[in-house]
Amino acid sequence: MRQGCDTSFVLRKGAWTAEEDTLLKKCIEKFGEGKWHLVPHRAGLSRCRKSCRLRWLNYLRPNIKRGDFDEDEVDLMLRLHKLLGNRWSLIAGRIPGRTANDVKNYWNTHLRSRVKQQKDQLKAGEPSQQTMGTIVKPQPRTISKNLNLYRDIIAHDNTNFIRPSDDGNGTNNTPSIAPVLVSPPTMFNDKINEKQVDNEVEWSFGGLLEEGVEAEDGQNSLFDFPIDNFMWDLLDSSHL
DNA sequence: AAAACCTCCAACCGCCAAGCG
DNA sequence: TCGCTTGGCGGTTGGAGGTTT
Repeated sequence: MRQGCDTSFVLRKGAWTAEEDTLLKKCIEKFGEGKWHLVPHRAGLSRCRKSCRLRWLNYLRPNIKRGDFDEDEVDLMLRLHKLLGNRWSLIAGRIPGRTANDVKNYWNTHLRSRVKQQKDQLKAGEPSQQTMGTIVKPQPRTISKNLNLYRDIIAHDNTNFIRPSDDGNGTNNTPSIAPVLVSPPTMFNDKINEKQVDNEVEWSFGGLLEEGVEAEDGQNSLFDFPIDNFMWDLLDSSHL
């Protein structure tokens, strides 16, 4: 079985040149993403499929946000990591414009030591700010599919985020926070039980606890996650 | 000025799961 | 059911650039 890159002929490794980037970009623009095994041949590149895919996903793809993470992004990353552990692709899927590699690198270089320090403090009996978040109790929620808030959900890879919708009169129908997470139905997309009744759709949470998935800090709680507060506030403020 | 050390991030590696014949 | 291919993921590494001595 061939698992890694095919080494039966000479493949280029290391840093990508501008010329290679151009070739890859043109290829993806022409044929679309996917079928990565065909990409090196189509693009005329001496790179393996994985290398092409990674280069596209981490660097060439449109809408990739570069530069420092801002405070909100870091905060969100910390919360998501607390919940999901090292599932970088899931975390990145919740931070628009950031790739899993970006998130992983940022975590490893900036946050890992910080979090470790906080844990040590916690063990020593000093409550850190990070652990003072409000525990959100699980509540079944019913959200109308007619809700304007969901009207403009756009797909961004695995990320669903919304942008302000326009009613045609130039009026913004959504709260003035955009792009914004609409994570309740999507964040744990395989863990959410969705029940549709007429135009209402009811989500209930459940999978994580039963399946024994633990937050990295060992707290087996899906709801120790203040971002939900924010999301529910957002939904409540949209005149349900 | 230059050597040593450190930081950061792009890229690679190996593994796993899904899909398919 | 089995074996192979492919896509995708997280962990790790190499090296460029920056900082310190």
